[in-house]
This record gives sequence, structure tokens and C-alpha cells, in this order.
Amino acid sequence: MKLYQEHELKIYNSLTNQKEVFKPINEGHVGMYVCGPTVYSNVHLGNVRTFMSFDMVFRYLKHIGYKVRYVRNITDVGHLVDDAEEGEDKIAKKARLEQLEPMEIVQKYTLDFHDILQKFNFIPPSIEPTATGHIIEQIEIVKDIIANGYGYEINGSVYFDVHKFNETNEYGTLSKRNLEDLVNNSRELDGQSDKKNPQDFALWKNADETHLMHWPSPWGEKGFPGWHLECTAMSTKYLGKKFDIHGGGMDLKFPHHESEIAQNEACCGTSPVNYWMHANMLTLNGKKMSKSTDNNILPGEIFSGNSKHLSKGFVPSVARFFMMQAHYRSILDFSNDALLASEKGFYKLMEAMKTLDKLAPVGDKTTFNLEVWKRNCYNALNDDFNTPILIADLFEAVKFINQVKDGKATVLPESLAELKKYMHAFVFDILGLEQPTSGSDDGDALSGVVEMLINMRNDARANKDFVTSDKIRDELSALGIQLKDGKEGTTYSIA
RNA sequence: GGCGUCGUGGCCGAGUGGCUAGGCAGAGGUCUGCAAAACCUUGUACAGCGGUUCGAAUCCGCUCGACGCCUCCA
Repeated sequence: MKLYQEHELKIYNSLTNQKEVFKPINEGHVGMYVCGPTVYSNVHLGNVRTFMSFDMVFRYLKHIGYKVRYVRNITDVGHLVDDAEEGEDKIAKKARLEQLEPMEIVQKYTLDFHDILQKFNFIPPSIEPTATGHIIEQIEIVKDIIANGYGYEINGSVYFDVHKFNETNEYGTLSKRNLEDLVNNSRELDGQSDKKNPQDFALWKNADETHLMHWPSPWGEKGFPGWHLECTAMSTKYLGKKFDIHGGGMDLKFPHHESEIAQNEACCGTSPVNYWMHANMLTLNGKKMSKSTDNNILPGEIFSGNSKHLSKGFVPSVARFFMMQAHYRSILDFSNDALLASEKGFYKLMEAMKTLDKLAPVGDKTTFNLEVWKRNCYNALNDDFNTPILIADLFEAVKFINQVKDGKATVLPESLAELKKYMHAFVFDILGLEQPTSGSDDGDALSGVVEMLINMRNDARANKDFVTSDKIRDELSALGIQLKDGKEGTTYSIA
């Protein structure tokens, strides 16, 4: 089902720094890899934004008819705390600090990660492989890289020879750096290194006595893989030596993604990815989030409102809507005020969706150009997934829906069905928003009680007993139930 | 120090060589017993200074400012 074939999907490719028409390697299929979290602490909000952007990409690709294999890994070993020789594995360090087995840490934070993403209404990826589950594949790749002359072994560790690689290939194509600059601008790192050059990176590390996670390899009894290696191993295994889309946060461009390219070229003879996509950072009150300076907020704190940065809690879809109102390649600043404004807009949209579901066709023509509107929506998404523009178009439809409700516009049955179909697709399927649960759905006791009070209030109003009617309205309002008097009678919503 | 991104109306946030972004807030109106909601009307923004152009907020240069990466981070 190619819904809008005549308007091609364009993706901004970080490799070329321009928008390119998307052409998958295999017609009708898309392979997409996104670097997942290192599960050594609670997933943080910026991380969520990145994954949310790709969740939307995943949703849209599926919507326009692609069969998508979406791989998002879990890094559960190998991510060093720093790049110096004394660097410690993040998982291992946390395990030591919390006095837990490394795999307990991994389990704890993997559960947290899944819990948070589920609350944000993410669609799970097709495959969610772990680094520890692919040690053999990683060792094989290291062997290939050594065999091809781009890796060297020293004291049980194996490093990637960036300088050697640069003689035959080009290192730095993605991050637009050249090796010479890297050499000249490398910071001096403390600690002596086995590396030939500071630019080299670890493929396999020898594990010392204190290391809890280790595996046997051709280079020693105890060792563990380097961070960049897992993504090469897992993307190659599940998507092939060359695949369509690779995503991740902007900050992974260098060195992580750059190294992935080098590894892939070194072991497979080809650059791994056709379209590199990088999501931009989320700042908090204008500054980068950082755990060390407490300019930081956890996703769970948004829901509870239990943060000094927030005046109240917000349902997950509000945060999702807020993020979708910005383009994924723009820096987005998270703040209480911005969230409050988004919340209002979000509920306006959700109210319109409820209205739409109940709307009946009226009149002998449709006073809204559905075709143009639909095309605008698809054009927005096809233009590098421009969700802010899509949302602006959605509000055009909201206006129309409310006008029909108020008898100021008309809609034919087929147009209404079409509008419902596409509004649902855009709002729920693609943006991934969710209608907040409220008691206004029929059936439960609360709605019966509210209906009863509405009837009592309307009786009072009919008798001009406004003291009573206002009392009912005000007290319901205090309980978070807001009454709305419309032409068709009184409705209500629960905050 | 090197590389890069960005600076839009009260706020958030798109876009762009000439044509309405949108949301929130504000103002006026319709509706209402009064509200709320909804609807209608309303805002002549694009850091500063030069340059290119018939025309620039959009292209170029410089200045100032913010931010990011270069070092674990999405």
C-alpha cells in the first residue's frame, strides 16, 4: 500500500548533509538499526526523545506500506566509562557501586527502560539484541578485521588501527573530520596506553582480575568487547553488511558511528549504511541535561510531577506531543512552561478526536478540502518526517471538526469517513498519541453519577435556580470534572 | 584550541529569496442566566552591521550571543 507514491519520502542523510529521496535496498523492505541504551542507570529523557523520533519513523514507514525490520540493541557490556586505559566498564562499575551482579544491573535497568517506553506508547522493535548475546559474532568480526590488516593485538587486547585504515579508506566521513585534525587536536589523556595511536579504538579488551564480565577469546582467557563492536556485529547479523537506515543521537556520530563505519569497511569491505539519521539533543531549561549538575529529569518524574523543574505531573502523551511538536533534528528545550502550553494543545486535539468519533454527516457538501489537507499532511511527513508541520495541519482539521459540531460547516458521509480514517492514522498510528483515559466513556458508575448531576443541574437551570446549578458545576469542577454546555446538551471532561 | 549547529512575535516552535505555519498566552466579538468550552476577528516576528538582488528574515561576509561535539553520554 503506497499511499502517496507521487510524493516521495525524503530523509536528511547525515552522511551527505542533505535531504535525499529514500530508496530502500530491497523494494518494499526497510532495515533500520538504532543504537539502544546502555542499561547502567535509568533511561534518561534525552534518550527517550531519540528513541521516540525513531519510533515515529518506524510507525510512518510501516504506515506507507514498508515491511520494516527495526533493530534496537541493548548495550549490556563493553561501554567504557572513559577512553583512557584505566577506563572501567559502565555496567561493571555500577555493579560494584550497588553491590550487585552485573546482570542484576542489566536486568534492573532494562526493565526500567521497557517500562518507560511502554508508558510513552512505543512500538517494540522487531529485534532487541543484547551485546552479551553476541560475543561470538563480535569475536568473529575482530578476527576478520585483524585478518584484513586493520587490527592489532597487544597484551590480550585488540585495537583498530585507524591510521592504517586511513591509508586505504577514509576515516571521518560521517563526522566530517579528517585524521590529521584529530591527531592535532586530541586531548592528552592520562594513563599509559597500549595503543599505537590515540585515535585507535578498542575492539577487544583484556580483562583484569577485578573484571566481573569476561569471555574467552583467541587473545586471552578473559576479555570483553569494545563498545563500537556490538553494533557492527548485531547490525550485520540481522540486517546484513549494508542496510537502509541507521539512527541514533547526534552525540553518537563521533566516535561511535564513525567507528562503526570503519569496522564495517574493515571487515565487510563496505560502508554499512545508506541513510544515517541523527536526532538532536533535548535540553532542560536551556542547558544540556547532566546528572552531575542536577540539571536533569527522569521520565518517571514527568508523570508524577515530582521534580523541582515541574509544577505538576503530565500524562505521557503530553510529553510525546510536546516532542512531536519539534522537528527531530532541532534542539528542543524542555521546560515547565513549554509543557503546559503543549498540554493545552494536546487536550484540544484529543477533544476534537472524541468529537470526530461522534460526528454525524450533515449538509449536501463538504466544506473542507480533504484532498489538499491529506496531501499537506503526507508532504510534511515525507519531508524528513516533519511532525511539527503535520501537527499544524492536524489543527486545521480540528478547526473544521469543531465547526461541523457547531453547525458552521458541513460534511458528507464519505468525507467524514475519510477524515476519521486519516485523523486516526496521523494522531494515533503515526504520532503515537493516546487518548487519556477518562470517565466520559459510558458504562462505569462515575459517568452515571455525573450524568445524574448534569440532569439535576439542568433541572435547576430550567427553574432558574442558578444557586443550585452553579453549586453543582463548581463542586464538580473542584473535583476535576468540567461541564460544558453546548447546543446538543451538556458534556463533561475529567482532568 | 579544532569542528559544527543555531539565534524567529509575550512563550514554545515550523518554514523560507517575493505568497497564513501551528500551539499557548493576550485583545475584541458570537453563544450562555453567568461561566467554561467552541467558533469568528485580531498580532505586520525573524540577533546586529555590511554585501549580493528588482526584492532577504531566507544567500554571502563580519560582529555579538547561545548551544553541541571533540572526553562516558541519545
